[in-house]
Amino acid sequence: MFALIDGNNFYVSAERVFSVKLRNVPTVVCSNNDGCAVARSQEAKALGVRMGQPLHELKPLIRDHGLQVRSANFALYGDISHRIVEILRGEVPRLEVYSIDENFCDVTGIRDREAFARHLRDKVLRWSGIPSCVGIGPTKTLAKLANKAAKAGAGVVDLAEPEAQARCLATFPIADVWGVGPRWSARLTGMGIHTAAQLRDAPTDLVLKEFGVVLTRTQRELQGHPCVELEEVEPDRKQIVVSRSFGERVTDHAAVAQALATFTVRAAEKMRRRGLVAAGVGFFAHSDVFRPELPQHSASRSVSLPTATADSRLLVGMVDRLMRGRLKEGIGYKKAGVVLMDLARPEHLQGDLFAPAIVGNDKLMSTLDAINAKFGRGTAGLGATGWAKKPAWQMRQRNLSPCYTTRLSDIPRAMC
DNA sequence: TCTGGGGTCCTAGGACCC
DNA sequence: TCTGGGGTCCTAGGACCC
Repeated sequence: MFALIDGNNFYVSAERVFSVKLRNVPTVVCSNNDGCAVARSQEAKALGVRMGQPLHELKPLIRDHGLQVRSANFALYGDISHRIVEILRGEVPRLEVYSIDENFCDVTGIRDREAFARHLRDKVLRWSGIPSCVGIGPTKTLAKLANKAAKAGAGVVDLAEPEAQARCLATFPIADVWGVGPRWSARLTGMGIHTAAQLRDAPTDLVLKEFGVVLTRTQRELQGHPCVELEEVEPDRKQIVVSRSFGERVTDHAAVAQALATFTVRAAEKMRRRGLVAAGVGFFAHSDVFRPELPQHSASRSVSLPTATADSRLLVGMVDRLMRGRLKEGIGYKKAGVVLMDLARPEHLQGDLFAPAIVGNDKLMSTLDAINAKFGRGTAGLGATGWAKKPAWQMRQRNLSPCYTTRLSDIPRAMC
């Protein structure tokens, strides 16, 4: 039996833990670069703010309804997320961290599931300040569905029993089922399947023929047959991408190169933290797709490396060679990124018959990582990333809150 | 003027092998 | 007129998730 506990409007709730003036006030948190709304408080939803709505469309609401806007502060959200995981680990024997705001828990054998779910919510709220909802079901898909239903107000919904499932699925919109996206939702609706119950009861051979094994699995899960296990250990990443939209359009190729070097260093740090090495690397850079009247260009290239590496210097050098000569004059680049591919654990690497495997200078890289962990990101690094105070490509974060829980200088002070 | 970032899996088709 | 059977690997595209 699965329970899914999910933070309500998570990013907004995380901002509200420390910023009292945001409570009970319509609030949104933006994507990077302050582009669009990615989290909305109940009050903001009531004002009609849509998921992903561009920020510039929200100006009237900011002016007339006091809509509050915050830039995404992932250091804060990630830290609060870890705290919630630790709280839950103290309560359940098995747990899967599914996303920054969702955790699946094994609640098999618990007699009063609803009371236990209420206990989890209360404890998470008291210890972390984040309100949440709990959905319970015999499969992950049903637990997700129960969680969605719980958001309607009850806070906890238990779909362990078939009668409860039947009642809930009968009116549950197909578009809200986990694993059904906009495309499939439109096709299913066209076939007369509008609710979760109708998908559950559709002929399996039809679902298999039209949508493949993925949706067929979802159908089985809706029928109460578990097809997706609890994943207690996160599988190793296969690739790591670091990409950003720039704060403004950039025509200077040296500036794009600096941005790519910065992203490469970030990606390599993430990779080393996971104990992985890359056997391939790629980059891309696009002009501003939202300005079709401007000249457009998109550059990208990737290569396999002769030997896998986790050394930032080698990777920065590779990216620099890849991009050289691939950008066009007179193009304003708006977004770029770096991809580390074919990731593996170094102990699993295939050896090279003619050259010893060189995964890079471990001591140098671990010293670099240790310095940056102790004194803050960017304390020590590579010259190729540039040391300009404020590069043109830097993303906009006009309403960034302090890193209350992860930076000593940002710790809130209590005034007596 | 202003529009995010980071992932995974499945499938079909082509190239190639014996 | 007849023209096999069985397999792997890679890639691109399409779908999904948060």
